[in-house]
Amino acid sequence: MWVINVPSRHVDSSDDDAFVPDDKNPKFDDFYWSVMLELRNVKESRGWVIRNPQPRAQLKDARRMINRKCGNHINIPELVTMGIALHDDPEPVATAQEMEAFKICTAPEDIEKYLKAWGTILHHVPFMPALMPNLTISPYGVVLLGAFLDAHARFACSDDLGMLRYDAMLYIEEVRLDGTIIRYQAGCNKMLRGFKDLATACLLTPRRLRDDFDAIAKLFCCNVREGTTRIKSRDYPSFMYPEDGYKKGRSDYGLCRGPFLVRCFRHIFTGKRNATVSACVGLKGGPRPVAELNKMSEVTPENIGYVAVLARFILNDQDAWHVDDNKFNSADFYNSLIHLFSNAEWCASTLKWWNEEVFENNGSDSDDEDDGDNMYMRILAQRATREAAIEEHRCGEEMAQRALEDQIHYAGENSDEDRGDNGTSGKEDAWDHDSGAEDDSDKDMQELDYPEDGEEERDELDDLPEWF
DNA sequence: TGAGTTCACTCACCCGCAAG
DNA sequence: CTTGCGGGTGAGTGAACTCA
Repeated sequence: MWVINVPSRHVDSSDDDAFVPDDKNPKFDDFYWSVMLELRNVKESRGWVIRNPQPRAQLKDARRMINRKCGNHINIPELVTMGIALHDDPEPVATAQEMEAFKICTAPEDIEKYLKAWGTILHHVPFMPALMPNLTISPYGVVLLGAFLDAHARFACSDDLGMLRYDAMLYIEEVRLDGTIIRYQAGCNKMLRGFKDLATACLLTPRRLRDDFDAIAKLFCCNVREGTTRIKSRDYPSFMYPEDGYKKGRSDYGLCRGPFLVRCFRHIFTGKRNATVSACVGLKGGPRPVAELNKMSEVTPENIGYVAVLARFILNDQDAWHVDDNKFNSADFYNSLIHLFSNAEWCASTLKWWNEEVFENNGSDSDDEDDGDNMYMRILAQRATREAAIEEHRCGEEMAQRALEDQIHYAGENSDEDRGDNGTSGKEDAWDHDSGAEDDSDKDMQELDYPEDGEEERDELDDLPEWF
């Protein structure tokens, strides 16, 4: 049993850094004082200098960015516990797997995800390493820190969802089907979205099933509502693709480049006013948006995954947020999407496109900028490709085993549709793509390039020596 | 004409409340 | 207790305005 020794709130007023009560934040006053005193204790005992902004603000900022940078399925108290326990551990993954406390999170990729999230906290809270000696011997401090950070998760989630809830509906484009025009009509009533509204249904329909939707949209919606047509977490919806940017034999072509997704991304990261126009156009006052505040200059797969999960929730008719609503598991959706980025070529192509779309960061503004066409870059790219191929091969058997388990799991619900064009729905697709499986669809995929900039890389792959 | 001030706009952040 | 909603607040920014 822990002996919780709550520190006294008395602060010597003679101290230059005496704490000031936060009258505007009474609800978290206990957290505030306790965390501040924890910081103070460390500061006093080790002479650590805490620079502006104040620790409280740094911690809150860090927490708000965890979701945006690492996805919205992080258990914060668990993250804090793990981060502190594994801090400075030379082999954190192995250690975590051996620890009883982390039994529920033993997969290396899960542990690495948490360690990455912890890295985000360390990045935003420079004084955090100085807390480690204290926190490693203070269970109370760990619980407090976790609770404090977790409390602000509600605000972050609520704000981002609230921002998109109505404004995102303005980003839905009209779709013409055989002369009829589909427009968003559900208005402000979220309960009427999803497959009750043709416009949101069009965006939510798995891209591989769009032909069915386009044929008789109302019947398709009816089938989804009645459960005749099932939509799974790894069936990437149409809003993830450009309207005319999908190739049946190459399901990752155009994936993550849907205009609705981009606008939602811009809305959250570069501000509402930049959602439909390029950043820096027509700026008129206002504070800096999230991307600027956090010095984001590049889009990451986690950013895209985070927005994709939010966008999907905004479009559906769910009244409340659930990670798993028995129909759609957002964590599975997110994780499968992030896993697709493990393909180095597709990842580079997609992120380059995103960086140009969001930050106009195409590296061509200056003559000094490297356009990537040099031996150094080629060697790096070739090495990365080889390492990725080796890694994917190593993972192949493990993934195949998982795919088999999934197949068994979905045995009762997977119908004939999955045996056909199911390019976007299962992890076996992504993994087969990466590992070079020998079915026809993958051969097609290897023969096609990604939008815009895949040509050169493909030629280089063709030129690889036999030992590769 | 240029410096200083005011205003409008935008956004991040926070919290009370209601519903489940 | 959790979650979403709506409103309030404070702050940063650029444009418009005022005045010496």
